[in-house]
Amino acid sequence: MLVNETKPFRELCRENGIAVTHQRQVLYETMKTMHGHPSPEEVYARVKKKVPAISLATVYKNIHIFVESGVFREVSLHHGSVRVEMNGEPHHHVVCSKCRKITDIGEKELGLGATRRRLPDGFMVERYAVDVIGVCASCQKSGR
Amino acid sequence: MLVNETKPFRELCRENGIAVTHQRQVLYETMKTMHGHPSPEEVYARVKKKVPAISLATVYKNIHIFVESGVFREVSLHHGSVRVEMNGEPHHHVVCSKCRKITDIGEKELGLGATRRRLPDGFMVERYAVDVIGVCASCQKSGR
DNA sequence: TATTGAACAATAACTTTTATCGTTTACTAT
DNA sequence: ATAGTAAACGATAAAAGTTATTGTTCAATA
Repeated sequence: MLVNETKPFRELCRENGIAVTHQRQVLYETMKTMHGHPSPEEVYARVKKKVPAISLATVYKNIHIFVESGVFREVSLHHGSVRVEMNGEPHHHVVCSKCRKITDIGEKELGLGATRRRLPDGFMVERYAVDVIGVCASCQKSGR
Repeated sequence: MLVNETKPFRELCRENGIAVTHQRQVLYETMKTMHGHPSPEEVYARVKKKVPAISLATVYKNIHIFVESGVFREVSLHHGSVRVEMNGEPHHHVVCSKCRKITDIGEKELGLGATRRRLPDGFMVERYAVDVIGVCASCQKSGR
């Protein structure tokens, strides 16, 4: 039955305390069918076919809402401006999911197991970069 | 001797086939003294104290040149626009350092060793995100 | 069904980065 | 040392990505 198909989304909205709107629903369903790692613009282009009057700002706002409520995830916490690496030693990064602060952690300190094993099809592996993602002490205190 | 202090930089430029300019040298030396993960704007602000007439475009262009020649490294290949994760399964990413294409690789396929061990000071770890960085098959062919 | 706050579309503003262009500077070969 | 040439520079416009603003419409609740 068609009525049932919209049920999970209604629940999702209820759980997160957000309104069930047509735009939001189409956006959600569209994104669920997209593969890979689409940008907001790509999502916008796709959704526009179903809701031609939708605004790009609406796409951005709802992507934020979805990410905040954990429905979708960002591929990386590093997007934004370029950052240059000053630490020449082999190391990885500890990234706070709240404030996005990046701290270095040495390769040895991380204690990364034997990872350098399997190569994806035809891909020439140069190195591994590990992000340890979580909440930094400061953000834990401030309860953000 | 002061003369010698500039020698390594001259060599560096020669190796990379780029001209030795005052701006470029100050930029390089300034960046070497900076800690953390500065943005181009931050580098610009710092360099401006020594070369007030420098242009932000020059900073950007030289950061690119330094990154391309491997003098410095980018903290992440993910900067730029937001990307949304459509794959709900636990997985990591294979990233091409040339075209920046992102492909998923399953947690099991990656064969990540026992990593979940040490917590950095007060940091609450939520998850690990691993980037396998290298050159994809397509970029190897095109020789970029 | 009326009320009220949330969400919407349109668009301006802002941030980050790149491109353009005329001028200056560094490199190479005289 | 100097002239010619290509690279680099500064200034600034433009592009790309994102957020903020504002007036209007719509969904949730009573």
